[in-house]
Amino acid sequence: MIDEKKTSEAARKQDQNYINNALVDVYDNIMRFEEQQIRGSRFRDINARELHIVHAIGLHDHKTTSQVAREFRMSKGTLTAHLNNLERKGYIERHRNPDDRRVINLGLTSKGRLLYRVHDAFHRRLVNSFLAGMDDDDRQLIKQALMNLEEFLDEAQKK
Amino acid sequence: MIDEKKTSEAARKQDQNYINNALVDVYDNIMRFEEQQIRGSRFRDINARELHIVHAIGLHDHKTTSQVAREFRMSKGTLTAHLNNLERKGYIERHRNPDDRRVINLGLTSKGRLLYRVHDAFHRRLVNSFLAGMDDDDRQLIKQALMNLEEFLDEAQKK
DNA sequence: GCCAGATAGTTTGAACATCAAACTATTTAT
DNA sequence: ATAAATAGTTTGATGTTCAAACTATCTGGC
Repeated sequence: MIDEKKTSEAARKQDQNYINNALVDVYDNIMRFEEQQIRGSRFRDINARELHIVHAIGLHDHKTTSQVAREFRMSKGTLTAHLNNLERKGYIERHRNPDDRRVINLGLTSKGRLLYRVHDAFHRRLVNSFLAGMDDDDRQLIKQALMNLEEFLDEAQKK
Repeated sequence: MIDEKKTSEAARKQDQNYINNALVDVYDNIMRFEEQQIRGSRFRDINARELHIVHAIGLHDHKTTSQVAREFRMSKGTLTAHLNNLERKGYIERHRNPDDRRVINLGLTSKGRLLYRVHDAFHRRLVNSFLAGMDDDDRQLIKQALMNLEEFLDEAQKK
């Protein structure tokens, strides 16, 4: 461990503490903000969960119910309930797959696609703010940090 | 917009995309991992929500019910329910405040303090992995990015 | 000191999310 | 042709959440 930096050990700890709290708060804040944005838009009848399901269904993927349920670590029954609501509100469509009539392929209606694009634009603004004033090297560093974190979680998950 | 970098526009977009997805996944993965860790420990009867309430109550803060509820953007009634469970399971204590007998000051039992420390250690490992191989300058950059994000969310929140 | 709000926390009743298990329709393998 | 497997839905139970009513206590003006 090299110790030539002028930053004190105490300051390092403080930074780590800040980063810790910020990491934990990030998602809550993003979720809260997403929900708030959507409440003030034409998509008043959507909550954060439903928004993310619409996002997961995506524009061109024709995903199945089981695929999306797995993605959200949610039982198939629970997803069915959400899909019923989203279908009733006019955001998604179910298409019975003609090659295997057990499976349902999911798609977005035009209203659903509009919501998708609004949400997508929001996330682009979010990431832009996150990376404000940074050059390519900086971006690589951020990316590396996130990759470290993912690897840590993946490794630990495997035990 | 300066354009002297050798990194192509496409690669930049790809990085931003990665960062976007990683940011969104981070919290879910952390939560899932926390829950999994706790399930495999002596604190089997705790879920992620309760863990975070124990963390918020903290070691020495004597917070009130209302303070903690506000922190979690949760109604007082909901928090009361969680506190009942946590008290029953032996993690927290309620202390009626003698100066103002309406207020309850919350504290952790020794079991609660133990859980707090286990969780705290987990988060330190997490942040260490996140910052693996980084020097002070790198850390400052990460901190700056997270501050950017917080500011963006705060500003936007105010509308 | 005494009453009218204000405040802290609890209780209650309803709505919703969630899961596991049973169920229906369909496909695959033997 | 039938048994087993699979995709999705339904069902019943449980848990989380909120808002509103409620209880106990405190504070400010008289």
